[in-house]
Amino acid sequence: MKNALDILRERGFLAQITYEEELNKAFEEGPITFYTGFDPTADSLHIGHYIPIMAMAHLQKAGHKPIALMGGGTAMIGDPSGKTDMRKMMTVETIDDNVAHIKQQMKSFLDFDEGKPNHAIIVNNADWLRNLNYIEFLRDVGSLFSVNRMLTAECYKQRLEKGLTFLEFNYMLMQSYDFLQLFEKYGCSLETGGDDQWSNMLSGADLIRKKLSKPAFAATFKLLLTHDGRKMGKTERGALWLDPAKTAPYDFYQYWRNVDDADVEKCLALLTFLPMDEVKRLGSYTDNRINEAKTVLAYEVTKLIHGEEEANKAKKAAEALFSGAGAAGSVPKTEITEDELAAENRLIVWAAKAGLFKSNGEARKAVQQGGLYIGNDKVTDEDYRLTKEMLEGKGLIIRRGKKAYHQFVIKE
RNA sequence: GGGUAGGUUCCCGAGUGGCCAAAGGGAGCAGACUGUAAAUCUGCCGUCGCAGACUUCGGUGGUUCGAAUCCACCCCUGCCCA
Repeated sequence: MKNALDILRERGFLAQITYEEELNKAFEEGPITFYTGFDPTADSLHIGHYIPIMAMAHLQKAGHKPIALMGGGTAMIGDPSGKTDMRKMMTVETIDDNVAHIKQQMKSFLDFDEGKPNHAIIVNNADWLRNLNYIEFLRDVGSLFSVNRMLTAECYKQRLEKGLTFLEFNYMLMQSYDFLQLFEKYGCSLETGGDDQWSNMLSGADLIRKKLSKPAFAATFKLLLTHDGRKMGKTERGALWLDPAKTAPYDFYQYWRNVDDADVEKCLALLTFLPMDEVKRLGSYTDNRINEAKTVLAYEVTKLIHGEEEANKAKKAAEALFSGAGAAGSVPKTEITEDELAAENRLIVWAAKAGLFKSNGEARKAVQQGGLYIGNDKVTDEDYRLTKEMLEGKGLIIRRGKKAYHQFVIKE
Protein backbone atom coordinates (compact mmCIF):
# COMPACT_ATOMS: atom_id res chain seq x y z
CA MET A 1 0.00 0.00 0.00
CA LYS A 2 1.40 3.34 -1.02
CA ASN A 3 1.30 6.11 1.50
CA ALA A 4 0.93 9.74 0.54
CA LEU A 5 4.65 10.29 0.71
CA ASP A 6 5.22 7.50 -1.78
CA ILE A 7 2.80 9.13 -4.18
CA LEU A 8 4.75 12.36 -4.02
CA ARG A 9 7.99 10.48 -4.38
CA GLU A 10 6.76 8.60 -7.42
CA ARG A 11 5.63 11.78 -9.13
CA GLY A 12 8.94 13.46 -8.58
CA PHE A 13 7.93 16.08 -6.05
CA LEU A 14 10.31 15.38 -3.23
CA ALA A 15 13.65 17.06 -2.92
CA GLN A 16 14.72 16.80 0.72
CA ILE A 17 13.11 15.26 3.79
CA THR A 18 14.02 15.29 7.47
CA TYR A 19 13.92 12.04 9.40
CA GLU A 20 12.64 10.20 6.38
CA GLU A 21 12.01 6.87 8.10
CA GLU A 22 10.18 8.45 10.99
CA LEU A 23 8.07 10.58 8.69
CA ASN A 24 7.22 7.58 6.56
CA LYS A 25 5.94 5.85 9.64
CA ALA A 26 3.92 8.89 10.68
CA PHE A 27 2.25 8.90 7.29
CA GLU A 28 1.34 5.25 7.62
CA GLU A 29 -0.06 5.63 11.10
CA GLY A 30 -2.78 8.07 10.24
CA PRO A 31 -3.78 11.47 8.98
CA ILE A 32 -1.37 14.21 9.76
CA THR A 33 -1.71 17.96 9.61
CA PHE A 34 0.81 19.81 7.47
CA TYR A 35 1.33 23.34 6.27
CA THR A 36 2.88 25.31 3.46
CA GLY A 37 3.65 28.98 3.63
CA PHE A 38 2.92 31.45 0.87
CA ASP A 39 4.50 34.85 0.69
CA PRO A 40 2.02 37.54 -0.28
CA THR A 41 4.51 39.50 -2.35
CA ALA A 42 2.10 39.85 -5.27
CA ASP A 43 -1.66 39.86 -5.66
CA SER A 44 -1.71 36.51 -7.41
CA LEU A 45 -0.06 33.15 -7.15
CA HIS A 46 2.18 32.18 -10.00
CA ILE A 47 3.29 28.88 -11.39
CA GLY A 48 6.12 28.61 -8.90
CA HIS A 49 3.55 28.27 -6.12
CA TYR A 50 1.74 25.62 -8.02
CA ILE A 51 4.08 22.72 -7.23
CA PRO A 52 3.55 23.04 -3.47
CA ILE A 53 -0.18 23.47 -4.07
CA MET A 54 -0.34 20.31 -6.16
CA ALA A 55 1.57 18.51 -3.46
CA MET A 56 -0.90 19.78 -0.89
CA ALA A 57 -3.76 18.57 -3.02
CA HIS A 58 -2.21 15.12 -3.33
CA LEU A 59 -1.72 14.92 0.41
CA GLN A 60 -5.24 16.11 1.09
CA LYS A 61 -6.64 13.50 -1.27
CA ALA A 62 -4.81 10.91 0.75
CA GLY A 63 -6.66 12.09 3.85
CA HIS A 64 -4.22 14.54 5.39
CA LYS A 65 -5.11 18.02 6.52
CA PRO A 66 -3.56 21.02 4.81
CA ILE A 67 -2.98 24.43 6.27
CA ALA A 68 -2.13 27.24 3.90
CA LEU A 69 -0.20 29.83 5.80
CA MET A 70 -0.31 33.35 4.46
CA GLY A 71 2.86 35.20 5.30
CA GLY A 72 1.18 38.47 6.16
CA GLY A 73 3.66 38.95 8.97
CA THR A 74 6.80 37.51 7.46
CA ALA A 75 6.27 39.48 4.27
CA MET A 76 7.08 42.54 6.31
CA ILE A 77 10.56 41.14 6.82
CA GLY A 78 11.26 39.58 3.45
CA ASP A 79 12.88 36.22 2.93
CA PRO A 80 16.54 36.56 2.02
CA SER A 81 16.83 32.98 0.71
CA GLY A 82 17.97 32.92 -2.86
CA LYS A 83 17.74 36.65 -3.16
CA THR A 84 20.79 38.63 -4.05
CA ASP A 85 19.35 41.92 -2.92
CA MET A 86 17.11 43.00 -0.17
CA ARG A 87 13.51 43.06 -1.10
CA LYS A 88 11.57 46.23 -1.25
CA MET A 89 9.72 46.88 1.95
CA MET A 90 6.03 46.42 1.50
CA THR A 91 3.31 48.36 3.24
CA VAL A 92 0.82 46.62 5.47
CA GLU A 93 -1.98 47.64 3.13
CA THR A 94 -0.34 46.02 0.12
CA ILE A 95 0.39 42.85 2.01
CA ASP A 96 -3.11 42.53 3.37
CA ASP A 97 -4.58 43.16 -0.04
CA ASN A 98 -2.36 40.48 -1.55
CA VAL A 99 -3.34 38.04 1.16
CA ALA A 100 -6.98 38.54 0.32
CA HIS A 101 -6.40 37.82 -3.37
CA ILE A 102 -4.30 34.75 -2.76
CA LYS A 103 -6.80 33.31 -0.31
CA GLN A 104 -9.39 33.51 -3.03
CA GLN A 105 -7.17 31.64 -5.46
CA MET A 106 -6.29 28.90 -2.99
CA LYS A 107 -9.92 27.97 -2.80
CA SER A 108 -9.99 26.37 -6.20
CA PHE A 109 -7.19 23.95 -5.45
CA LEU A 110 -7.90 22.73 -1.96
CA ASP A 111 -11.06 21.38 -0.39
CA PHE A 112 -12.35 23.77 2.24
CA ASP A 113 -15.60 21.89 2.90
CA GLU A 114 -15.90 22.05 6.65
CA GLY A 115 -17.99 18.93 6.71
CA LYS A 116 -14.85 16.92 6.07
CA PRO A 117 -12.44 16.19 8.89
CA ASN A 118 -9.42 17.07 6.78
CA HIS A 119 -10.74 20.27 5.25
CA ALA A 120 -8.10 22.83 4.42
CA ILE A 121 -7.73 25.95 6.45
CA ILE A 122 -6.04 29.25 5.77
CA VAL A 123 -4.25 31.13 8.50
CA ASN A 124 -2.24 34.31 8.47
CA ASN A 125 0.91 34.65 10.49
CA ALA A 126 0.26 38.36 10.83
CA ASP A 127 -2.11 37.26 13.61
CA TRP A 128 0.74 36.29 15.88
CA LEU A 129 3.79 37.99 14.39
CA ARG A 130 2.78 41.59 14.14
CA ASN A 131 2.17 42.06 17.82
CA LEU A 132 4.99 39.94 19.04
CA ASN A 133 6.77 41.10 22.19
CA TYR A 134 10.43 41.47 21.38
CA ILE A 135 11.86 40.48 24.74
CA GLU A 136 9.59 37.49 25.12
CA PHE A 137 10.35 36.35 21.66
CA LEU A 138 14.07 36.57 22.17
CA ARG A 139 13.83 34.58 25.39
CA ASP A 140 11.46 31.93 24.04
CA VAL A 141 12.79 31.47 20.56
CA GLY A 142 15.96 33.43 20.07
CA SER A 143 17.72 31.58 22.83
CA LEU A 144 17.30 28.33 20.95
CA PHE A 145 19.03 29.50 17.78
CA SER A 146 22.75 29.32 17.27
CA VAL A 147 24.04 32.16 15.18
CA ASN A 148 27.09 30.10 14.34
CA ARG A 149 24.90 27.44 12.82
CA MET A 150 22.66 29.90 11.03
CA LEU A 151 25.65 31.45 9.37
CA THR A 152 26.64 28.14 7.89
CA ALA A 153 23.22 27.71 6.32
CA GLU A 154 23.30 27.73 2.54
CA CYS A 155 20.63 30.37 2.31
CA TYR A 156 22.78 32.96 4.06
CA LYS A 157 26.08 32.18 2.41
CA GLN A 158 25.49 34.18 -0.68
CA ARG A 159 24.15 37.06 1.33
CA LEU A 160 27.13 37.07 3.61
CA GLU A 161 29.16 38.14 0.66
CA LYS A 162 26.73 40.74 -0.58
CA GLY A 163 25.40 42.01 2.71
CA LEU A 164 22.62 40.90 4.95
CA THR A 165 20.63 43.05 7.33
CA PHE A 166 19.64 41.99 10.80
CA LEU A 167 16.05 42.39 9.69
CA GLU A 168 16.37 39.69 7.09
CA PHE A 169 18.54 37.54 9.27
CA ASN A 170 15.53 37.18 11.54
CA TYR A 171 13.36 35.74 8.84
CA MET A 172 14.41 32.23 9.76
CA LEU A 173 13.29 32.74 13.35
CA MET A 174 9.94 34.09 12.23
CA GLN A 175 9.29 31.16 9.96
CA SER A 176 10.38 28.70 12.61
CA TYR A 177 8.09 30.39 15.09
CA ASP A 178 5.22 29.97 12.63
CA PHE A 179 5.74 26.26 12.62
CA LEU A 180 5.81 26.22 16.40
CA GLN A 181 2.55 28.18 16.55
CA LEU A 182 0.85 25.87 14.09
CA PHE A 183 2.11 22.84 15.95
CA GLU A 184 0.67 24.11 19.20
CA LYS A 185 -2.61 25.40 17.80
CA TYR A 186 -3.41 22.78 15.18
CA GLY A 187 -1.11 19.87 15.87
CA CYS A 188 0.62 20.54 12.61
CA SER A 189 3.72 18.36 12.44
CA LEU A 190 4.98 18.78 8.89
CA GLU A 191 6.06 21.80 6.95
CA THR A 192 6.26 21.51 3.19
CA GLY A 193 7.51 24.01 0.65
CA GLY A 194 9.90 24.75 -2.14
CA ASP A 195 13.44 23.48 -1.93
CA ASP A 196 14.74 27.01 -1.52
CA GLN A 197 13.03 27.02 1.87
CA TRP A 198 14.96 24.03 3.19
CA SER A 199 17.05 25.86 5.80
CA ASN A 200 14.10 27.80 7.14
CA MET A 201 11.94 24.71 7.36
CA LEU A 202 14.65 22.63 8.93
CA SER A 203 15.14 25.15 11.67
CA GLY A 204 11.40 25.21 12.32
CA ALA A 205 11.26 21.46 12.80
CA ASP A 206 14.32 21.69 15.03
CA LEU A 207 12.73 24.41 17.11
CA ILE A 208 9.74 22.23 17.90
CA ARG A 209 11.96 19.31 18.76
CA LYS A 210 14.09 21.45 21.01
CA LYS A 211 11.34 23.36 22.71
CA LEU A 212 8.66 20.72 23.03
CA SER A 213 10.62 17.53 22.50
CA LYS A 214 8.05 16.35 20.04
CA PRO A 215 8.53 15.08 16.50
CA ALA A 216 8.19 17.57 13.67
CA PHE A 217 9.20 17.23 10.07
CA ALA A 218 10.06 19.17 6.98
CA ALA A 219 9.85 18.11 3.37
CA THR A 220 10.76 20.19 0.37
CA PHE A 221 9.62 19.87 -3.21
CA LYS A 222 11.71 20.31 -6.27
CA LEU A 223 11.57 23.68 -7.88
CA LEU A 224 10.10 23.71 -11.33
CA LEU A 225 13.18 23.79 -13.50
CA THR A 226 13.78 22.99 -17.13
CA HIS A 227 16.02 20.05 -17.93
CA ASP A 228 18.97 22.40 -18.31
CA GLY A 229 18.40 24.06 -14.98
CA ARG A 230 16.57 27.26 -15.77
CA LYS A 231 13.50 28.32 -13.86
CA MET A 232 10.27 27.46 -15.60
CA GLY A 233 7.28 29.69 -15.79
CA LYS A 234 9.05 32.77 -17.03
CA THR A 235 7.50 34.41 -20.02
CA GLU A 236 8.38 37.49 -21.97
CA ARG A 237 5.88 39.34 -19.85
CA GLY A 238 7.24 38.09 -16.55
CA ALA A 239 5.95 35.26 -14.43
CA LEU A 240 3.25 32.85 -15.49
CA TRP A 241 0.40 33.90 -13.23
CA LEU A 242 -2.57 31.86 -12.16
CA ASP A 243 -4.84 34.88 -12.31
CA PRO A 244 -6.50 34.99 -15.75
CA ALA A 245 -6.39 38.78 -15.67
CA LYS A 246 -2.61 38.67 -15.42
CA THR A 247 -1.93 35.75 -17.76
CA ALA A 248 -4.67 34.97 -20.26
CA PRO A 249 -5.74 31.31 -20.28
CA TYR A 250 -4.78 31.11 -23.92
CA ASP A 251 -1.22 32.27 -23.18
CA PHE A 252 -1.12 29.95 -20.23
CA TYR A 253 -2.14 27.05 -22.43
CA GLN A 254 0.43 28.00 -25.03
CA TYR A 255 3.21 28.07 -22.48
CA TRP A 256 2.70 24.41 -21.70
CA ARG A 257 2.03 23.54 -25.30
CA ASN A 258 5.53 24.80 -26.03
CA VAL A 259 7.57 23.23 -23.26
CA ASP A 260 10.78 21.54 -24.18
CA ASP A 261 10.50 17.89 -25.21
CA ALA A 262 12.72 16.84 -22.34
CA ASP A 263 10.45 18.44 -19.76
CA VAL A 264 7.12 16.98 -20.83
CA GLU A 265 7.06 13.93 -18.62
CA LYS A 266 8.19 15.80 -15.55
CA CYS A 267 5.54 18.46 -16.05
CA LEU A 268 2.80 15.90 -16.53
CA ALA A 269 3.78 14.20 -13.30
CA LEU A 270 4.04 17.37 -11.27
CA LEU A 271 1.31 19.53 -12.70
CA THR A 272 -1.53 17.15 -13.51
CA PHE A 273 -3.41 14.41 -11.69
CA LEU A 274 -3.05 11.95 -14.56
CA PRO A 275 -2.14 8.47 -13.33
CA MET A 276 1.54 7.71 -13.49
CA ASP A 277 1.30 4.96 -16.09
CA GLU A 278 -0.45 7.45 -18.36
CA VAL A 279 2.22 10.04 -17.62
CA LYS A 280 4.94 7.59 -18.49
CA ARG A 281 3.18 6.52 -21.66
CA LEU A 282 2.84 10.10 -22.87
CA GLY A 283 6.35 10.93 -21.79
CA SER A 284 7.80 8.11 -23.85
CA TYR A 285 6.63 9.63 -27.13
CA THR A 286 9.32 10.98 -29.37
CA ASP A 287 9.64 13.16 -32.45
CA ASN A 288 6.45 14.53 -33.85
CA ARG A 289 4.33 12.40 -31.57
CA ILE A 290 5.46 14.17 -28.43
CA ASN A 291 3.18 16.99 -29.54
CA GLU A 292 0.27 14.80 -28.47
CA ALA A 293 1.71 14.68 -24.98
CA LYS A 294 2.21 18.44 -24.98
CA THR A 295 -1.39 18.99 -25.96
CA VAL A 296 -2.53 16.80 -23.09
CA LEU A 297 -0.24 18.63 -20.71
CA ALA A 298 -1.44 22.04 -21.77
CA TYR A 299 -5.08 21.03 -21.61
CA GLU A 300 -4.86 19.35 -18.24
CA VAL A 301 -2.96 22.12 -16.53
CA THR A 302 -5.19 24.81 -17.99
CA LYS A 303 -8.23 22.86 -16.89
CA LEU A 304 -6.98 22.58 -13.33
CA ILE A 305 -6.26 26.24 -13.07
CA HIS A 306 -8.82 27.97 -15.26
CA GLY A 307 -11.55 25.36 -15.45
CA GLU A 308 -12.77 23.07 -18.16
CA GLU A 309 -14.53 25.73 -20.17
CA GLU A 310 -11.46 27.93 -20.50
CA ALA A 311 -9.29 24.94 -21.27
CA ASN A 312 -11.58 23.92 -24.09
CA LYS A 313 -11.62 27.42 -25.45
CA ALA A 314 -7.86 27.67 -25.35
CA LYS A 315 -7.43 24.31 -26.99
CA LYS A 316 -9.93 25.08 -29.75
CA ALA A 317 -8.41 28.47 -30.36
CA ALA A 318 -4.97 26.94 -30.64
CA GLU A 319 -6.12 24.24 -32.99
CA ALA A 320 -7.96 26.70 -35.18
CA LEU A 321 -5.13 29.18 -35.31
CA PHE A 322 -2.37 26.70 -35.93
CA SER A 323 -4.27 24.74 -38.51
CA GLY A 324 -4.65 27.92 -40.48
CA ALA A 325 -8.29 28.74 -39.94
CA GLY A 326 -8.85 31.99 -38.18
CA ALA A 327 -11.41 31.23 -35.54
CA ALA A 328 -11.09 33.12 -32.31
CA GLY A 329 -11.57 31.46 -28.98
CA SER A 330 -9.90 32.62 -25.83
CA VAL A 331 -7.25 34.47 -27.75
CA PRO A 332 -6.36 37.65 -25.89
CA LYS A 333 -8.75 40.30 -27.11
CA THR A 334 -8.82 44.07 -27.16
CA GLU A 335 -12.02 45.98 -27.69
CA ILE A 336 -11.69 49.29 -29.42
CA THR A 337 -14.37 51.92 -29.43
CA GLU A 338 -15.09 54.01 -32.48
CA ASP A 339 -13.80 57.10 -30.73
CA GLU A 340 -10.54 55.42 -29.87
CA LEU A 341 -10.18 54.25 -33.41
CA ALA A 342 -10.80 57.74 -34.69
CA ALA A 343 -8.05 59.05 -32.45
CA GLU A 344 -5.57 56.35 -33.32
CA ASN A 345 -5.81 53.84 -36.13
CA ARG A 346 -2.24 52.75 -36.70
CA LEU A 347 -1.87 49.00 -36.43
CA ILE A 348 1.56 49.06 -34.77
CA VAL A 349 0.37 51.37 -32.04
CA TRP A 350 -2.59 49.17 -31.22
CA ALA A 351 -0.46 46.05 -31.36
CA ALA A 352 1.84 47.60 -28.79
CA LYS A 353 -1.08 48.79 -26.67
CA ALA A 354 -2.49 45.30 -26.71
CA GLY A 355 0.70 44.05 -25.13
CA LEU A 356 1.95 42.16 -28.14
CA PHE A 357 5.00 44.43 -28.18
CA LYS A 358 6.73 46.43 -25.52
CA SER A 359 6.80 49.63 -27.51
CA ASN A 360 5.74 51.08 -30.82
CA GLY A 361 9.32 50.87 -31.96
CA GLU A 362 9.45 47.18 -31.28
CA ALA A 363 6.25 46.69 -33.25
CA ARG A 364 7.67 48.71 -36.10
CA LYS A 365 10.80 46.62 -36.11
CA ALA A 366 8.77 43.44 -36.18
CA VAL A 367 7.05 44.70 -39.32
CA GLN A 368 10.40 45.55 -40.87
CA GLN A 369 11.59 42.03 -40.14
CA GLY A 370 8.42 40.41 -41.37
CA GLY A 371 7.23 39.34 -37.97
CA LEU A 372 3.71 40.74 -37.87
CA TYR A 373 0.74 39.19 -39.63
CA ILE A 374 -2.91 39.91 -40.17
CA GLY A 375 -4.47 36.50 -40.40
CA ASN A 376 -1.88 34.76 -42.50
CA ASP A 377 -0.74 37.75 -44.48
CA LYS A 378 2.51 39.37 -43.60
CA VAL A 379 2.15 43.07 -42.85
CA THR A 380 4.59 44.99 -44.99
CA ASP A 381 3.43 48.55 -44.40
CA GLU A 382 4.63 50.05 -41.11
CA ASP A 383 1.91 52.62 -41.44
CA TYR A 384 -0.92 50.15 -41.87
CA ARG A 385 -4.21 51.61 -40.69
CA LEU A 386 -7.16 49.89 -39.07
CA THR A 387 -10.68 50.67 -40.15
CA LYS A 388 -13.98 50.14 -38.43
CA GLU A 389 -15.06 47.63 -41.05
CA MET A 390 -12.09 45.38 -40.31
CA LEU A 391 -13.01 45.19 -36.67
CA GLU A 392 -16.68 44.43 -37.07
CA GLY A 393 -18.14 41.01 -36.51
CA LYS A 394 -15.40 38.57 -35.67
CA GLY A 395 -12.87 41.33 -35.71
CA LEU A 396 -9.29 41.18 -36.76
CA ILE A 397 -6.74 38.63 -35.64
CA ILE A 398 -3.14 39.64 -35.76
CA ARG A 399 -0.13 37.52 -35.01
CA ARG A 400 3.39 38.27 -33.85
CA GLY A 401 5.92 35.76 -35.01
CA LYS A 402 4.70 32.25 -35.22
CA LYS A 403 2.48 31.95 -32.24
CA ALA A 404 1.51 35.08 -30.38
CA TYR A 405 -2.03 36.00 -31.40
CA HIS A 406 -4.23 38.92 -30.55
CA GLN A 407 -7.73 39.82 -31.56
CA PHE A 408 -9.20 43.28 -32.08
CA VAL A 409 -12.90 43.93 -32.21
CA ILE A 410 -14.96 47.06 -32.35
CA LYS A 411 -16.79 47.86 -29.16
CA GLU A 412 -20.45 48.50 -29.80
C1' G B 1 32.76 56.29 13.56
C1' G B 2 37.69 55.69 10.44
C1' G B 3 39.98 53.73 5.93
C1' U B 4 39.04 51.78 1.19
C1' A B 5 36.57 49.86 -3.35
C1' G B 6 32.25 50.54 -5.80
C1' G B 7 26.83 52.15 -7.64
C1' U B 8 26.47 52.12 -15.96
C1' U B 9 20.87 50.70 -20.14
C1' C B 10 16.38 43.79 -18.21
C1' C B 11 21.03 41.04 -15.83
C1' C B 12 26.47 40.64 -15.84
C1' G B 13 30.08 43.94 -17.28
C1' A B 14 33.53 47.58 -20.44
C1' G B 15 33.79 52.70 -20.72
C1' U B 16 37.89 58.11 -17.13
C1' G B 17 36.03 65.18 -21.02
C1' G B 18 33.79 65.31 -27.32
C1' C B 19 34.57 59.59 -31.99
C1' C B 20 28.77 57.33 -26.25
C1' A B 21 22.38 55.65 -26.70
C1' A B 22 27.28 53.89 -24.41
C1' A B 23 32.07 47.63 -26.10
C1' G B 24 31.32 42.43 -24.94
C1' G B 25 28.35 38.49 -22.94
C1' G B 26 23.59 36.67 -21.21
C1' A B 27 18.37 37.08 -21.45
C1' G B 28 14.52 38.61 -24.86
C1' C B 29 12.11 39.42 -29.86
C1' A B 30 11.97 38.41 -35.21
C1' G B 31 13.72 35.54 -39.69
C1' A B 32 15.73 30.75 -41.79
C1' C B 33 15.56 25.46 -40.51
C1' U B 34 11.70 22.46 -37.82
C1' G B 35 7.37 19.33 -34.84
C1' U B 36 3.52 25.58 -32.15
C1' A B 37 10.28 21.53 -29.52
C1' A B 38 15.69 21.93 -28.86
C1' A B 39 20.30 23.11 -31.19
C1' U B 40 22.33 26.20 -35.07
C1' C B 41 22.79 30.46 -38.31
C1' U B 42 21.05 35.76 -39.47
C1' G B 43 18.84 40.40 -37.96
C1' C B 44 16.93 43.46 -33.97
C1' C B 45 17.48 44.75 -28.99
C1' G B 46 16.39 53.30 -24.67
C1' U B 47 11.75 56.27 -26.47
C1' C B 48 9.34 58.73 -30.56
C1' G B 49 10.43 58.82 -35.47
C1' C B 50 11.55 59.70 -42.64
C1' A B 51 15.63 62.50 -41.43
C1' G B 52 16.34 63.61 -36.86
C1' A B 53 14.93 64.68 -32.06
C1' C B 54 14.35 63.46 -27.00
C1' U B 55 15.42 60.84 -22.20
C1' U B 56 19.34 57.49 -19.66
C1' C B 57 25.01 55.92 -16.70
C1' G B 58 22.87 56.29 -7.59
C1' G B 59 20.87 61.72 -6.13
C1' U B 60 21.47 67.08 -6.06
C1' G B 61 24.25 71.08 -7.38
C1' G B 62 28.82 72.90 -9.87
C1' U B 63 33.19 73.36 -13.55
C1' U B 64 33.16 73.33 -19.06
C1' C B 65 31.51 75.41 -25.61
C1' G B 66 30.67 70.08 -24.23
C1' A B 67 30.20 65.36 -18.56
C1' A B 68 28.62 58.34 -17.70
C1' U B 69 33.54 60.47 -17.46
C1' C B 70 36.13 66.35 -13.58
C1' C B 71 34.63 68.92 -8.57
C1' A B 72 31.35 69.37 -3.97
C1' C B 73 27.78 67.48 -0.91
C1' C B 74 24.35 63.60 -0.05
C1' C B 75 22.23 58.43 -0.39
C1' C B 76 23.27 53.18 -0.96
C1' U B 77 26.59 48.64 -1.08
C1' G B 78 31.10 45.55 -0.39
C1' C B 79 35.76 44.91 2.21
C1' C B 80 39.21 46.20 6.30
C1' C B 81 39.63 48.61 11.16
C1' A B 82 36.90 50.23 15.75
